[in-house]
Amino acid sequence: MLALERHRWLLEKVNNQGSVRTSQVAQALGVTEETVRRDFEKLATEGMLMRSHGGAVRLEVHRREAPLQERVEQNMSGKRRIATAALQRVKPGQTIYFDASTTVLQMAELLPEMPLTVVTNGLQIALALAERSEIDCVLLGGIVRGSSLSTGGWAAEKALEIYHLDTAFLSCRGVDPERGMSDAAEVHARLKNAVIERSDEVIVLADASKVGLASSYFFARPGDIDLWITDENLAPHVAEAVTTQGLRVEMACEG
Amino acid sequence: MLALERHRWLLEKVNNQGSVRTSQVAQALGVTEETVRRDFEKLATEGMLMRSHGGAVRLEVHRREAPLQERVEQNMSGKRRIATAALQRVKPGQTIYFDASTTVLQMAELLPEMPLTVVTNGLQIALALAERSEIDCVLLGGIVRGSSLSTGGWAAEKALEIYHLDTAFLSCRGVDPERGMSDAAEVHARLKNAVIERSDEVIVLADASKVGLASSYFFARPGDIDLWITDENLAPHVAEAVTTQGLRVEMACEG
DNA sequence: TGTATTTATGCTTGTTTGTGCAGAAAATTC
DNA sequence: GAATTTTCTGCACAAACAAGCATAAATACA
Repeated sequence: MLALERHRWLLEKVNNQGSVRTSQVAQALGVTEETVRRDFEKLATEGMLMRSHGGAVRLEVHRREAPLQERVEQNMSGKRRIATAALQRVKPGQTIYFDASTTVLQMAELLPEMPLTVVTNGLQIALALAERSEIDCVLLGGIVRGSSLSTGGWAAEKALEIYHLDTAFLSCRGVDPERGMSDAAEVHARLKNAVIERSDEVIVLADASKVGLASSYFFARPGDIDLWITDENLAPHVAEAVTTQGLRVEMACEG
Repeated sequence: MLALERHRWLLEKVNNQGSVRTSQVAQALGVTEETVRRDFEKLATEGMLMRSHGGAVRLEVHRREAPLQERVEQNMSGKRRIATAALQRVKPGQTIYFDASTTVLQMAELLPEMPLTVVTNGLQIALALAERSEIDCVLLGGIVRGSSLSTGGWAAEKALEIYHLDTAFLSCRGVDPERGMSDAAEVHARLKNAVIERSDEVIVLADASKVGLASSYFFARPGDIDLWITDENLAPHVAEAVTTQGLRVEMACEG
């Protein structure tokens, strides 16, 4: 396994489950702990994770203090632009789906007041929308996943059956021009798949850094998605490639 | 669990509920009190919290001003005593139900680490339990109610059908010695009723101030409940009255 | 193509860190 | 003021780490 692969695997793991231990990773990847430590060190200096004695933990974006300055900056660097662009697709009276991800959470927080029914599997999204008077928020039940603060599993898929969705806003872990969108966990992928089946329109929100990454579980081919909203860093040849696969691309630019 | 994770967990907890006790944390995280104390010390020198004999308290700056938060804080000691007493009824391996209320939320936060399946309709309870490694948390889906941050409605009742519950921990708005337990909203009352039907044991948590209050919707007669845990302010004649109705009463006292 | 150099990894050694235990000291409670 | 709880202190031990060195693969270069 190549170093870069290892780094990606590692980041994926740590972001997924919050923390990893050096020994655990070493065993899982079949390398020594020294190597893992060096990987940790590198990723830590790059600001991709945080070291701790015995392993590494993911960065806490959930900072309690100083939400203003820091968040605004972080948001402006892509996710917020994507979220803002996606908001244009929401029309009053619709029933829409929000999946559990930071980008979509942005969307929920920026959502203007209008009559809407929002179906979601994200606890934080539900919390963000709970107090909105004009918005009916429906949370899909199921097993709660701590890493993403979302629900999933059979119960969630089952609960979805009674809804018809006008538009679904989804995120993903990886975008591959040929194979489509993938996610790290089976439960997530399955639920997204079920959502796509019940939606008139499916919009994927994913910044350009997701391109080329392929997680374990593919939930949609490019043709299954109606629109992919990304940022201006998307390489032209990738845009072209997915377009020929029947997937429209929109780049969210400044302003 | 890595040290840094522990620190984060700890800060979250202390900022959330104002204070934590060393012994609680040690039990909840499965480490000794020495370790917790060292964590406290470290965080205190970093200016993240303030030490106190027996535990740690949050800095005043961290106060958040949500109306729900205030409700959480009011009558804290009484609620916490009730919650602590109720915790004695939880045994490893059980499937239990937590309804959405501040008293039960206390319980969830104080819950020691043990293998459990927790079914709930409370978003905050799900959030509190999401990161616990030994606890499987199942959130009932449905329409999200902003006032109580809970789910309810047909979907929630339907979702409940596949579970069998060993013990249900419920709260209520009003306790009437003759007519039983009542709640202010129909959806809540209906769900509680459904929970009672599927539980081997039903325990109600309600401080003495609830006595005499009668909200619009009754969900249980005194005989439907196995145990009512309340505080020491309960008038003796009330205790006697409900006992003759077949409802056992436990008063949670200091310690 | 052959050699030199860089890079990545593993191994060994000694060091540091984190954690638990036990007993003494301090604080709190009744 | 005695009893209980909490904290402090020193110590022990295992886990994790850092540093240096060796090796092999990849890369660069003549």
